[in-house]
Amino acid sequence: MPELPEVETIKRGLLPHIKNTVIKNIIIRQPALRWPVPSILKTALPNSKITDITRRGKYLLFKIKNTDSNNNLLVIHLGMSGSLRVVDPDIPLKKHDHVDIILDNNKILRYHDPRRFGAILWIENGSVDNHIRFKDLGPEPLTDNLTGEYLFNKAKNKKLPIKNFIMTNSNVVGVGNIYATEALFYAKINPLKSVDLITLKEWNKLVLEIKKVLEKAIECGGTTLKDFMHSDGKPGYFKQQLAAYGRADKPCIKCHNALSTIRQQGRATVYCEHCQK
DNA sequence: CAACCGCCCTGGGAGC
DNA sequence: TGCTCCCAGGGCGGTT
Repeated sequence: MPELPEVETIKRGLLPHIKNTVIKNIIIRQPALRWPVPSILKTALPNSKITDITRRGKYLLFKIKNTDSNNNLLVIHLGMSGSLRVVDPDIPLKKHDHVDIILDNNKILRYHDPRRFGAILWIENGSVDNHIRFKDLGPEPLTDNLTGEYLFNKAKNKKLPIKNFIMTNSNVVGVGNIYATEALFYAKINPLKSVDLITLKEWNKLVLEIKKVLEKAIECGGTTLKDFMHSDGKPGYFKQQLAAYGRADKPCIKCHNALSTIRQQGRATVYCEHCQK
């Protein structure tokens, strides 16, 4: 399940294989992802050049340049189980290989997604900022736009558990269940605590821990879970470093009491009742 | 409006 | 061995 560090890792892994290649063709075998894969891609993409890949939250943005317009974006979200691989043409298709983007360097950018929670979007001659999927997104966590003060102000007069708050995209992007769980553990904040009770000092600490845990995961090449592989097929190495996520009933690494599990908005939350207040 | 909840989807693991 | 049930969970859309 790619979260922000995995998406960033995929972006970095893809760039050297993809940048400045020309798309020869696109094959859409299964258009039914979260939203239908736009069929216009079949005419829009061929003979266009991929000039760059950037990221907004968990969305990968492929800059596409053709003769008519310089500002097209191919947007790919990997959802829960999506992956992108750069493969040779003789690599046999696997089940759930839904889309192939055939490049002029004799490689294929292959989209694979068993659960089909991912999405492929097309933004023609425009930027992401005004797009319906992007205009309400909160700041990027690894930039100076995310500060404790920003979250403190954003949370004023709201009443909801802090974990739900930091996992909401309009507050801050890219903090999914794994890293929300980890950051709250390191910040020693109880995931159930309502945001209106969090002090500015606690917000500052939490923001610091969010940035630290995301940066560390990127350094490690993303967390390896069932569905995540690097774009070159090698797994990441972060999972063994998780302190709370996936460690229900195991001893807290700080106080050695057993970690607790609860469910919040249908997601598992693991935390230490002793350390997280 | 804020907050909440159900739903989309498939594979894998547990239990019987 | 095969069946059923549950879980993974981001993000949307409907309801309270």
